[in-house]
Amino acid sequence: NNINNNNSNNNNNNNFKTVIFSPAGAPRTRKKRCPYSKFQIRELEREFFFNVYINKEKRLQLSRMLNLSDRQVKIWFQNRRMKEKKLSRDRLQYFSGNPLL
Amino acid sequence: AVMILRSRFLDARRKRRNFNKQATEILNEYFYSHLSNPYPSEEAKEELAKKCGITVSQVSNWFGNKRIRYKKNIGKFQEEANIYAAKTAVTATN
DNA sequence: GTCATTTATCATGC
DNA sequence: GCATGATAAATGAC
Repeated sequence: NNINNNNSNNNNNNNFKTVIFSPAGAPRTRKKRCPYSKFQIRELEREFFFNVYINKEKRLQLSRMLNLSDRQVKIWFQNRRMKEKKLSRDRLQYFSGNPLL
Repeated sequence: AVMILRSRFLDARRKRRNFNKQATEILNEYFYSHLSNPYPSEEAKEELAKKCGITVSQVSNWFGNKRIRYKKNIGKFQEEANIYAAKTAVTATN
C-alpha cells in the first residue's frame, strides 16, 4: 500500500530525496520536506486539541484521511508538542517582562 | 482578551528584526574560531545570548542557519572567514 | 517518548 | 533581489 500522496494544492512528489552533505562517508539521502496543506494542518490541530498524545487507532485513521503516512502523523505530534513547549517558554518570558499584562 | 493575546503570540512569531552589528560580530567570532566544531554547548549558548542581548533560542537559530548556509557555499563566506580568522589570530598572540 | 539537529520554506528587511 | 531570522518537516541520538 502506498501511503504518500498529497491532494492539497501545490505539492508533491514525496519520496524525493535530497542528498546530504557527508563528512567523509557514504552520501546519504533524506526525504524532502514538504509543507502540509491547510486542510491537513486543521485536522491535525483539531486532534491535538483533544489529546496531545495520539493513540495508534486514531493515528492510522488520521493518516488515511490526510493521505499521510503513519510515521508522518507520529512525527507531526512530536514536533507539535515541542512547539507547544516553546510557546509556553516564550509566553512565560513575555509576561515576566510585562507584569501589567 | 486572552484570545487576542494568544493570537498575537502566533502572529508575532515571524516579526523578524536583524541583530545589531555587535551581536553579529560576537556570533561570527565564535563560529569561525570553532569552525571545526561549531556546536556551542548549552552553557556557551547562554553566555553568547547574554553578551548579544538575545535569547538562547535565537542563538540556536543563528548557528543552525549559519552552519547550513556556510556548508552550502563555503566560497561565499571565504572573505568573512578570513576576517575573523585574522581577528582571532591577533587575540591568540596576546 | 524528548530533544538537538538538518533541510527547505516562509516572511521580512533593506 | 537576495540576506537574514524564524518556523515547519524530517532524522537521529538517547
